[in-house]
Amino acid sequence: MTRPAKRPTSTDVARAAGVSQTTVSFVLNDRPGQSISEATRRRVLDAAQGLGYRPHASARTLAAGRSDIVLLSVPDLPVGASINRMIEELAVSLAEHGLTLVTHLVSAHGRPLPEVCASVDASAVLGFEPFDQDTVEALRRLGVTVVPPANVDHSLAMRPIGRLQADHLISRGHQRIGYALPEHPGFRRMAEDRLRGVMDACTDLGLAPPVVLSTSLEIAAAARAVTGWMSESVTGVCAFNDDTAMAVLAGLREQGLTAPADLAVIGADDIPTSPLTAPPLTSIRFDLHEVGRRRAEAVIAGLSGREPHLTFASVNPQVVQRSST
Amino acid sequence: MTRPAKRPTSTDVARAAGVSQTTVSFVLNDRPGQSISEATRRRVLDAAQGLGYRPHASARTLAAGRSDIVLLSVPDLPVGASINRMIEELAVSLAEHGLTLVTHLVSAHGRPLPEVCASVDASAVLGFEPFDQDTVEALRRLGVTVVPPANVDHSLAMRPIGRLQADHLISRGHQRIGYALPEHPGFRRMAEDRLRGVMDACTDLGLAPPVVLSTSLEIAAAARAVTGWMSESVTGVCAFNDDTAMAVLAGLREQGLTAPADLAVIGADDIPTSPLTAPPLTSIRFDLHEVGRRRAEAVIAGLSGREPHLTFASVNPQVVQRSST
DNA sequence: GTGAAAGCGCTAACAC
DNA sequence: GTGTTAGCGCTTTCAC
Repeated sequence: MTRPAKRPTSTDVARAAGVSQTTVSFVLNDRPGQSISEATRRRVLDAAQGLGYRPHASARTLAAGRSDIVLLSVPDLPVGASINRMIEELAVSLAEHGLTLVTHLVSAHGRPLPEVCASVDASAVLGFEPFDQDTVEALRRLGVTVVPPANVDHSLAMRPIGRLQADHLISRGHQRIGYALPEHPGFRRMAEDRLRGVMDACTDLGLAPPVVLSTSLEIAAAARAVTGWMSESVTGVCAFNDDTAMAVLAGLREQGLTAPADLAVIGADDIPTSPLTAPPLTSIRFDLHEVGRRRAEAVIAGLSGREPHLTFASVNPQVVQRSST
Repeated sequence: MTRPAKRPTSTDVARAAGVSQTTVSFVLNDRPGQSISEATRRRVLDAAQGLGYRPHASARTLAAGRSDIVLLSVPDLPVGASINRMIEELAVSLAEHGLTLVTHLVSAHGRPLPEVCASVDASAVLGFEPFDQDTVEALRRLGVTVVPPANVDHSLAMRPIGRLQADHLISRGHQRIGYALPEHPGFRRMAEDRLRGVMDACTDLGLAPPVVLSTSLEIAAAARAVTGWMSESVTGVCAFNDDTAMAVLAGLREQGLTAPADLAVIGADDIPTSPLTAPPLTSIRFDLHEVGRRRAEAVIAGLSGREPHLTFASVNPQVVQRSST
């Protein structure tokens, strides 16, 4: 346990540098349109450095009228490492604009989002899925900028993933495609976005729409789905993600069947354990870097009152071919 | 995009309720030792409600001298869902004390922790592993309470997991135990904690110490480790976690061997996909609820200047028997 | 029982 | 070029 210590204030710095506190503020914030002599500048910077001065965030926020905190509300889902890439990119991009990203895990017993925003004095919030209307309203009243989420760009970013899954299967000769939808309600929206991609592919290539079956991660459930696809003469299935694909693989095994001979299976996300399944799982790899960067831009735009450019962020999806297809 | 709106202040509430702003503060904070008539109380509460009033966090922090923000620094590791359980519990426990938990992902290009703490004006920080001395020092100067981390209770919580893995293998007749250490440096510390548990078991039961081999998630690396164990006549291996165990299973398969006949394998964490491997993976399930609660207590203690009670948090580990052992 | 007044540490007009 | 001054919205001591 380490104890609090007394913190130097901007006035302390001013005293140490022999200038007024205002000057300190100007120098430290690099305020444009001010003319501070290089000498003064240095003295202030040195004094600050020497005292180990850090501006007091709350005081600054109070005075300036806006904080530099951006809150990201993350769903309590077993989201993979790729999400972390996006968060990282988002944090870095925001930091370049002087903003600090913190995340908050939404949980069943947790406090409502507006309350959390108020507690941290966030000036902007974003999430992975759209917030409901009441929440948005409450946030607006708090003066928080709500950055439009998933449905605008994340969603669009998901679709090419499904598209690529289907294209891959079709290019390998499969004519009757299945889709494995996860049962977990939290994945609903994302899954539908990806599914749309495979539907598009089927339509464009003149195939019948995919046979959509939902499954949990229980072997029995997956085995049932497998039976369903077989009876519809499906020969290749796109799974929402690699976890779901693993369930399908297990379901096949349970029935004494095997991939890709009896049913080809392709996952998505390319999680670290995908190469370890039996047979190794073909998957889609992509990166959310750009999505993070775009969302950061949207935050900046929102904060300065502009409408963000809703350009489409590419996730550069690509097939990682292994032996399950 | 939603725009900021004007926020009601405590003075607005005072005006609406026809009392002084001081009274509003007293009522809203339920200040002990004050005698506010029930009537006034109600009027204030109603007015606040009616205006949709929310105290301004920064102003409160500035005036009170301490914020109610607790920052959790989380490592950029593919940590599983069980970590989320702990975070959730931590957040809820802290909320009961009026504290708000936010997390920050530490990334390679990210800002240093003290800077982030300063930006959010955290009054306490915690992490999963001990912070280095410089960081602690910087944090102290900021007046942030540093809650002692992992090494104190998380570490102790990890050990029984390894213990149970070994006990399980030994109880099933294995006399020569192996340990699969992950190569990822971020897991080092936790892995060593778990390993200690298996060493204890071997010592206590009069066996030779485990044959420790490290492996990545590459099949080739895992296959090499398998060869290593076989050559040392190891018959059962405890893997650091389920991911690592999956690699070992794949390594076995690669060599045309199988679990548990040639080598029994037990994982840890019981991730959702563990039942889906071939053969289904025996694992250790536990819950970090109590760890979260304990850490919350440590935060409260630290914030009030007391040394925390370093009681041992049980994670109730238990074996989930499947066919890999 | 309730209110007046003095800050908390900082920003930003506006003087000099 | 640099300093004076007035708050930002809240807590808290002390007087009524």
